Amino acid sequence: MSIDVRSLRYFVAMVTTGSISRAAAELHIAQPALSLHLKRMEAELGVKLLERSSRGVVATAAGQRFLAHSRDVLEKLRFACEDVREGASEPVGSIAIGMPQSIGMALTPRLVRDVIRRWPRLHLQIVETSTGHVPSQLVGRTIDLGMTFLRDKSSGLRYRGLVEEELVLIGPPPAGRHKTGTFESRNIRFADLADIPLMLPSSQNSLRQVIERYAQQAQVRLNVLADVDSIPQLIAIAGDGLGHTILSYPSVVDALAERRVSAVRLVQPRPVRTVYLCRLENIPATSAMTAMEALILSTTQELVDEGEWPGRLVSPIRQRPSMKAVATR
Amino acid sequence: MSIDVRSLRYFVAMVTTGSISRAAAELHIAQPALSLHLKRMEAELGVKLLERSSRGVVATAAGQRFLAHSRDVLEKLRFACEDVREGASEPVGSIAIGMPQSIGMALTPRLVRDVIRRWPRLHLQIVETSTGHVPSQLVGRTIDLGMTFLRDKSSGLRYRGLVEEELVLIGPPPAGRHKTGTFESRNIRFADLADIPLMLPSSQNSLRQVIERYAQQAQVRLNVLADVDSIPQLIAIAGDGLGHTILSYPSVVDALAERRVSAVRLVQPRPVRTVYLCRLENIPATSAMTAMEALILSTTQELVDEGEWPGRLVSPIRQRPSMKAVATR
DNA sequence: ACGGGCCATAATTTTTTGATATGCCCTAGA
DNA sequence: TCTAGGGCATATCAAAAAATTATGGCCCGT
Repeated sequence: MSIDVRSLRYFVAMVTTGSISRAAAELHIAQPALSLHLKRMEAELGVKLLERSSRGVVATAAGQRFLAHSRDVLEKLRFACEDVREGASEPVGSIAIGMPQSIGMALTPRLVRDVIRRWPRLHLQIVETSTGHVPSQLVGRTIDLGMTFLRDKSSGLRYRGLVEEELVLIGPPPAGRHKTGTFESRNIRFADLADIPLMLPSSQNSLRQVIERYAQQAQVRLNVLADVDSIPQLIAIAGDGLGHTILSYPSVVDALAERRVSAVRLVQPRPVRTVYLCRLENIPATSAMTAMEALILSTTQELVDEGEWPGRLVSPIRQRPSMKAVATR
Repeated sequence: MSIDVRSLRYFVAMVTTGSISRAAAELHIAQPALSLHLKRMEAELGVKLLERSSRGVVATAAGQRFLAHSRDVLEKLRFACEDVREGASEPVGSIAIGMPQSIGMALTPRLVRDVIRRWPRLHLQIVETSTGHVPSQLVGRTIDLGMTFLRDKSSGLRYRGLVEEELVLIGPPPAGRHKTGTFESRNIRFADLADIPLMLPSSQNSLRQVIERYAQQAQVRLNVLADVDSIPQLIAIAGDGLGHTILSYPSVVDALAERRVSAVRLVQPRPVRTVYLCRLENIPATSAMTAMEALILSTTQELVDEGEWPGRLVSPIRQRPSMKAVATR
């Protein structure tokens, strides 16, 4: 039954060399063997794959298509073996992770440290990117894993919630002698934002999209004075009292501690943005991907537990022996 | 050398049945044969794939990963054969095409007609969708081909320009006795749009994005009174003299002919939006996809030549014997 | 017309794959 | 604890598949 990888390899060679004999020479086997393989495949498929002539062979339309498929299958198979072979346990190769600067600040150092320590043969590549680009970069295979703030449903991506970050209203620093790094005592209802002039990231930015979604939900029309696509600048602007802004709490803890700004908690609803770890579904995860996913999950938990990443863990990561599940034996 | 599809099949059976003997029974072969296959694969990969016990076998971590890869490869191979087998030429199976309503109006009837006539066994599925969703639907494999107006670079998609449609300024119908269906005699420079109150689709809409890009390029700040996400409503609004709007010329030819609106040509720059035919790259095109691509291309050319689709062909389709290249023999 | 390159077919050998028989180990149950 | 049964491993042998060698026919260019 069914066609064999060997036949595929042979077929590719026949097409690329444009001749059965030459392919035979290249493959170090006899020419009739190839003729037979070809014949069998054609019989199996019920299609003529190669047009024979006295000057060699050329692919028919079906043959051309089958060539593309063949290469695809061979590539997949090669990759499958490569991914599983080797030190049996140790993730190797390289893996690219797309992250926004804000998250990378906390996460990257630990990831790099742990990868170097545990999987020295894995090349880690951190791609600093806007979360908006993550889906297309995943699709384009520029990155293997990425962080986003929005789930784009029905897009062939698999999301895993990591952390919920609170969104807070940022304004000029407190006048009095507040404790640093805390919220103002009063809260503001989301609906009351209508009265407050805001500076926000532009609607390209997914933070803005999250905010707009809450605004819609609360039926508020936000009073946005200007679009500013830079978190540090937004903080500076808010600090100068030129307007308020809305940012995730982790983005402003430093500025808050240094009393450059003040923060007010928003309620009804209490807005959060969720950080998702994201990868292509439909393709089997490689060893490196599985390992990195687990590492990112556990590192996230560490950071949250230590208070380095002020947020709420989305799914309390079930404490399997963490890496052991990934590293065979 | 290298692992064989047969081994993959056997491996999948062993994992899914959780037992070599049971897999053997299921596959109608003897148990030792499977043991040997497994042994060879493990030797080849240098990894233990299955943990043997007196109660059967379970996949190791590496085995689980290899299982995913195996299924993937088998699936790809099955698909490859299916795509090429059969009547040798005739595209079969089903194919889904994502199209915005505006383009579908002209294109769909002919596509359906031609597909039924030439490839009766091909099931054509037209998915009416906003072009903004096309990329994610392609990635999610909801559709196989789609139309868009924007190339999202670096996203793993392959674009092919079809038609450039002119963007025109739409206003209330002409007072006098103009010839119907033509442009006003005067033109308007893009920069002068600043003075004209506009109704445009919201920035979700890719038409809006195209327009904004031109505005940015011409350094104009558009005076947008309202966002209206419906072409017919925009036409109605513009016709009532409540404001001008900018639409692609093909969207308004009917309204123009019926004198419900007037159109003014924009210049400096002369704005166009390009209609792209789009599919996933990285995966081999199936027979049906190649055939449909060719059909869409030639139908587009027909429509443009006949004036049914008022626009400029992007790449004058090189006139290979059209369908012949697709249908073997 | 002829020589050379190229593919197809046939007969034969080699390699691979599967089957049968059997042994070992682990576990469950008496 | 001893034993029976289920489950995997190994060895040997048989069958099937693949490759080789040998040969023939076709087409093209000289």
